[in-house]
Amino acid sequence: MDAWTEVLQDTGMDPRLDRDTSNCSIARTLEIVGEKWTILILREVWYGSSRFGDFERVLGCPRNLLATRLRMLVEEGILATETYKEPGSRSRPKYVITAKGMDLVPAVMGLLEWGDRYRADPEGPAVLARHRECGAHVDVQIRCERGHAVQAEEIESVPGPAFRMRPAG
Amino acid sequence: MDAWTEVLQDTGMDPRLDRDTSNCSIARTLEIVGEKWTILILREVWYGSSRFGDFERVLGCPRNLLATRLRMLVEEGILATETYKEPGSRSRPKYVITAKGMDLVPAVMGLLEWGDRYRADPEGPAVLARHRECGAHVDVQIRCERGHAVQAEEIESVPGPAFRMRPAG
DNA sequence: CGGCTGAGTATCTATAAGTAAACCCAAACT
DNA sequence: AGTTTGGGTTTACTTATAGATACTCAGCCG
Repeated sequence: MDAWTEVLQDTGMDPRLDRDTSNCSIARTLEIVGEKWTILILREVWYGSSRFGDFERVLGCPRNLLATRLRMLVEEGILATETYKEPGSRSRPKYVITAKGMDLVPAVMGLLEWGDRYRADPEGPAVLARHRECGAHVDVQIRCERGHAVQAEEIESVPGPAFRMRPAG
Repeated sequence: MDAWTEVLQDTGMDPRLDRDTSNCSIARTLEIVGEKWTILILREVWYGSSRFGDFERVLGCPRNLLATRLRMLVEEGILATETYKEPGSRSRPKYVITAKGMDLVPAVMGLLEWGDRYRADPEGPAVLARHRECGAHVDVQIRCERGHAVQAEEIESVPGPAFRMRPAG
């Protein structure tokens, strides 16, 4: 019997199917970054864009959606606004990434690597990620606390402290 | 001068803003897993669900969307269909994950960890991931080829073999 | 034969996104 | 004073996606 099944073996419910999924961290992250354009905006921030016009030009995304997404990312603390001033122009806002935004890098690198592996052009990827200090290629890996590299098949998901069942009915 | 800038220093174009983003691996991955419900379906497959009714019950997602998503995931080779047979019932299809699907685990674990850090309930996460063999907690890390752990700030993105500029106009 | 079940389809409505264009604002420049 | 510029907002219209509900279909069972 696995860790899910032993949670509720006496009720008629199935913890896999009747658990409450509303506090799932994957779903909650997707509520923020799961809308169209959001991750692509962050990609451009990582690649060096910071201004409204930069995003519009490189993404080709509608201005109203871009404004909505940028406002949301700032409200969520993933981006922050600063000002910049070109000589001869007034101060204007720009968008910079926060530590909270940088913490999304592993997730997005996971998407990047999957696309590199399964959907790249014949020549290879359009962009390569490397370690600035040593120039070596970087990738995402799953590791356990003891430092072992872990294959996805070796991962076991178990109920955590906030695990709960769906209200019956 | 960085690797982006030296790509096209003589033209009037800016490689950051005028590059062709249509072969971006992040965007291409999102074309497949970026629609609502897709990643949540995969989550349930990892947690042990395999049948149409399982997904519907635990996700509460509309049946027509579920059917569309499952068909697409099978077409893309992320899931595969097998059959199961309950005693006294006819054979019915079930959905199992492929190696290509397992390769999405690092990306989704990245989303999970971000949600655990920034959007979890006060008690903690609803689900914990651990190494089946040793029971230790697992997480995603970025590493370079030489085995160094790499912080997101230490990553440099440079043009790859399929880098190209947008057709002018 | 008629009802039950799991796995879908079909249809309709509601919401979100895409497209295009006009408009606003403040500072700097002419 | 009038124009230009970057960074938006607003409006109007079209299309795509999401959601809710009803219906179908194939086999098993009595």
